[in-house]
Amino acid sequence: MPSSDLAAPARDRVTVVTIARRAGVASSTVSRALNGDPRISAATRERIAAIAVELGYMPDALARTLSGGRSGLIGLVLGPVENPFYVAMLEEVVAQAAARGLRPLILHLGAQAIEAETMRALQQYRVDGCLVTSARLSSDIADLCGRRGVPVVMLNRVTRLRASSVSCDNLGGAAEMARFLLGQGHRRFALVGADTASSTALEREQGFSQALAAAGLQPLRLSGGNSSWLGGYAAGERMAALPPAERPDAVFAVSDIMALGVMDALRRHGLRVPEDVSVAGFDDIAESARPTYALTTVSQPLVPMVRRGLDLLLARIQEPDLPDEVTLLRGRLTLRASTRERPPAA
Amino acid sequence: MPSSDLAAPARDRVTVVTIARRAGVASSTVSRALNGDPRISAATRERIAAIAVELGYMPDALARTLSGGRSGLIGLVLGPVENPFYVAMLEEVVAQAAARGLRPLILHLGAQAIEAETMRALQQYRVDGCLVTSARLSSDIADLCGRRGVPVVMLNRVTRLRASSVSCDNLGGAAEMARFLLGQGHRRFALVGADTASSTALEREQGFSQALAAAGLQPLRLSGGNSSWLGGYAAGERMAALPPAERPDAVFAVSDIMALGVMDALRRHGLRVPEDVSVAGFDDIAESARPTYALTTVSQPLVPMVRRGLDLLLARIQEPDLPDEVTLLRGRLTLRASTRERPPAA
DNA sequence: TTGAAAGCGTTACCAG
DNA sequence: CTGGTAACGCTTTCAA
Repeated sequence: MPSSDLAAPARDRVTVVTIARRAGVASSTVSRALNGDPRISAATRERIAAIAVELGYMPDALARTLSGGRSGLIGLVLGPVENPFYVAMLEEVVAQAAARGLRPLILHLGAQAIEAETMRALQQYRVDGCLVTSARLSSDIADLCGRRGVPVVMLNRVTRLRASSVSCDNLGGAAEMARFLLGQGHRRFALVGADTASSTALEREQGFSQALAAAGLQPLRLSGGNSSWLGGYAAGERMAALPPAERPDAVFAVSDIMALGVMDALRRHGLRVPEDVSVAGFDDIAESARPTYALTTVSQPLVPMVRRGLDLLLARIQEPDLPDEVTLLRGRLTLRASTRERPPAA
Repeated sequence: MPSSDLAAPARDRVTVVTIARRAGVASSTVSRALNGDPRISAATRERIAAIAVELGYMPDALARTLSGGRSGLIGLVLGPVENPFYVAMLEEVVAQAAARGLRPLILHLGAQAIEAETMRALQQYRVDGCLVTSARLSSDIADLCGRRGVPVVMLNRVTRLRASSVSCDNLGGAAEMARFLLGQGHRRFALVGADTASSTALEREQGFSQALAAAGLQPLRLSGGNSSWLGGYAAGERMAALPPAERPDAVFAVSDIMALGVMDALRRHGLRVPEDVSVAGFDDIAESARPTYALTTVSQPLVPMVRRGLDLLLARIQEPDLPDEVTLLRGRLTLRASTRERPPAA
């Protein structure tokens, strides 16, 4: 027989019923066998499993969900991805979620406001839980999820909202950076912040300036607009324009992406890093490790952060009444060539 | 009873049946009314609509799918996101998909191989279609989708696989860049390629060298490893190490991210861009527009590409028998400061 | 150890 | 115009 059915007739879906008929058992038996119900005899289990494989059976996640189970879908609400840190986070989330059998459904991505349509999707698809990385968008989502009993975990954000959160110890990390720079002999500091309402940026600013205050110092504050390379670049230009006597000998930007902008601006205006100015950041994005930047920074423990975030989320999916929980993970100082020791002032 | 049920008892789901009972009609009527079936009287339609709003009804996408409809889910298969171009593409896809009522389900993201688990998800969640941006991963997916009758569209890839595709006219764009550089008076060229099996890189290499060949010239070929900043940087270093007499006066890298690496390496080794060497790329990622790079490049028409991709996908979701289609969109030369005219050799 | 049947929330078909 | 009912594919009682 030719059997050249290349244009395969979209063969009908293989379901538990198909298998049940083939095996001469009830569909419920098939379901149980395939799900490892201990009550099914080893013999039937194996027979059914064999048929399932032979027929290329794939359980239907939707039907399974409808019948009372979990969807296996987690909603992702992501802020702007201009900052590579969030891209790295997304990558890590996708990898770890897959390893746990969860599928990430992108509900939102970008700086703009959340649309009503998005909020709808959250409910219509029965996401088991939500992972949120955006500060600005968090309240709407957290609100809705709270009402619908969908657990929410915020990554890289602390919040007073009804949600759990995992983030770096921003205060402590920034303070450690300040102390490190002080120890290197720097005395004139600039602090490049971001105007966003993000807890992250705020805490880092605080941590840094508090640690300086403890040494009786106060940084020159440069606002960098939103947390972006361009924001950092603008701040760097303003810094380069200062009269040499007023120029800081160390800058700390609240995010790496801004620190890179600062560095580029300084160099472009003839200042050397680190010879003339030390530059430091926070996050440890991949770009910071490039030889051309070699940025000293506070490394965020990305992998553990995501792991913890998923732990929290899964725990609340299984046990919806668990109280919200806030996790802080300590960052690690990563020293590179963008900072250098300053000899005591002549 | 105090009725202080702050811990709201996860109020039961509002379904068509809830509404039907409340309105004293059949659930099928509710369904029809809510879906704008013209047979329902305006009166009942409004009454039902009002109740739906009042109760905060949300249709269940899963049940709807199970009952024969589309899931509204499109599977995303993404390659490595180290290259910002793909991040921008993701952002655009998410935005445009949402505008069309589609939800992106991330099936895969990253350089590593596709896991069996991923292939399963594709089937289990009944994705209506798939968008693929990764060269290496495409064949498995396209294969499976083909068998399951799920339409696939490749973005930024051409392929002989069973799928439609949308990409930039890589050959033409690269050739145009070559002619532009020739017109500027460059005569000694370097071509930084990538070893990946990606059609994109290959076509750009071909387009560039063919156009040079037409002028009787041949570029110095520098392999840049995988298409990454580091790959470009390595190529740039090798180039900087050449004796001045052999040094090219123009470099074309097959992707912006590599071109930036090349530029950084050249500068780090004391060569000026564009004074000593012109550098050009392909893609026009956001970084290329930074004043520190100001890279001359071929801009990919990202927005139209994604629009076309979704058009193709939707068309095939509604009409599965449409033949595969390949779309090529022309890129546009974007001139910036990384290239400059060379006076005729003294 | 297994079968039968109900139910999840929608839509679609067939009557009326 | 509207109601009843089956069907989508699965899990889960309840019986046997």
